[in-house]
Amino acid sequence: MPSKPKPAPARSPKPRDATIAPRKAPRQARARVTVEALLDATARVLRESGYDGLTTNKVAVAAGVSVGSLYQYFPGKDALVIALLLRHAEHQHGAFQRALLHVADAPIPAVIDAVLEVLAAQQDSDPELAFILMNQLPRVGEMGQLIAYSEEKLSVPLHAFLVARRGDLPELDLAATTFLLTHAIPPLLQRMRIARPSKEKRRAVFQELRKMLVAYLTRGPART
Amino acid sequence: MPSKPKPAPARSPKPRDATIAPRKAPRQARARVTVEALLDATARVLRESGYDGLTTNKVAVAAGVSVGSLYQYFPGKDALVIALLLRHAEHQHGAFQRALLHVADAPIPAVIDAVLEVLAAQQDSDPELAFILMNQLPRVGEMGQLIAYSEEKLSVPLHAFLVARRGDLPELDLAATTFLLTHAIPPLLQRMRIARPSKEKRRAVFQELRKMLVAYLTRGPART
DNA sequence: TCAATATGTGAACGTTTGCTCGCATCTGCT
DNA sequence: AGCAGATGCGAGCAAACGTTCACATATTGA
Repeated sequence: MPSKPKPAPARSPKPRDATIAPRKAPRQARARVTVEALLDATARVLRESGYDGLTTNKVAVAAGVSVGSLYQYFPGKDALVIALLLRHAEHQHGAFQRALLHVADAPIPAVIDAVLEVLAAQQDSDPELAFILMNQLPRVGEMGQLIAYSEEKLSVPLHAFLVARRGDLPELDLAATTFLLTHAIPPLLQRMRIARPSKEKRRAVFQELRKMLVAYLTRGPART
Repeated sequence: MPSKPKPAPARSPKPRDATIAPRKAPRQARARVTVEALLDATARVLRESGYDGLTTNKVAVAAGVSVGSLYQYFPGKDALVIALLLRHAEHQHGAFQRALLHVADAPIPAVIDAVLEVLAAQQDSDPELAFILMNQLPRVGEMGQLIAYSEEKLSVPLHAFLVARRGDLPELDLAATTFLLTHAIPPLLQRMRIARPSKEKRRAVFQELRKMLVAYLTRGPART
């Protein structure tokens, strides 16, 4: 317990330029715990209050540490969000890539099933947070670029897969197909979780999505 | 010009509960002008600074009116945003519905072309604002529900169309198809505008999207 | 053992921002 | 013309927020 915290002058006005990079890395184990706690708390606060309701003090309290500690590792709230976003994206990206590798030689419909399953599972794991991270962050400045970058990462393994299986696909502009799939499907799944449809409707939508993808990605007679 | 603006006491603390409904309707013509100016200014500020950078004072200045006037018609910044969102949604919804009616009896691929064109044009008309309105607003509380509601509106005419043309479509769960299309395509188009791809890539993605929709919505041999 | 260093604390401050209120000005109506 | 109500004004307050700093405590390493 602090004995005499003494008034303290407090000088600085308001920089407000908010850098993004972590301030310093934790060296001791307890510091790593603190940093983890801060990220978890950030996630919790984001879920509960959205990006707008995120304040450094709230995060510190939620993490059970003091604001001072927070500022020791993160230069501001955006740095917290970015760190969380990167952690999240890393996870997603890894799982997706593994799933694709796992079905690298399976028939296309089986690939579609597998990939959809993985994506659905990801959405299920923490839908609110995922939604906030993907849709509620300000797309401006450094942060906007980072978000775009983290979204684009999904497209790398997908494009590689499509190129590798080109022979089993109809004639497609693979780059365009990659863009189409990576930018249409994740938002759809997000909305699905947010809308909280009944189990049946959920199943039905998945069914239709599967139909659509199979129709698109499977060789068939040319149509009008 | 006011003669003696007199210090003014200013009592109230900070309600901060921010209601959403407009405070009162303009009765005279100049008031309607003011309200319009406020909404336009809101759009401008949103485009320039994002939702986070939106402040009532900024909006008032941008609209060329005083904050006081703003608060006469809107109880807070969220009310401004909501009003703008509703105006926007109304627009989109109308254009979409008209487009569908216009091609009510055309062959499915022609319908797809027409609808895609309308959607693309909408995205083109004010991409930044559309993006902010759809993706950057806090999805919490009353506002979240309103956003969801305004998104859902697209699905009504689409579902009606699909039901009417059921005979020309493959076997589908039309409700699920509606959900699928209304929640996958608009976000895709939004990302497309944000990513600012080259003209060729843009065309290519549209081409692939069209292929996918035709393959999905057109009768064809059953596949795996 | 004990200094050097890493980590943790929280009160306080300067800004920003939402919002109101006492008035001034304008419009529509009779 | 003249008045009642509608509209417009904008300085200023209070709360909220980000951020810092002087200090306390824990850990490490020699």
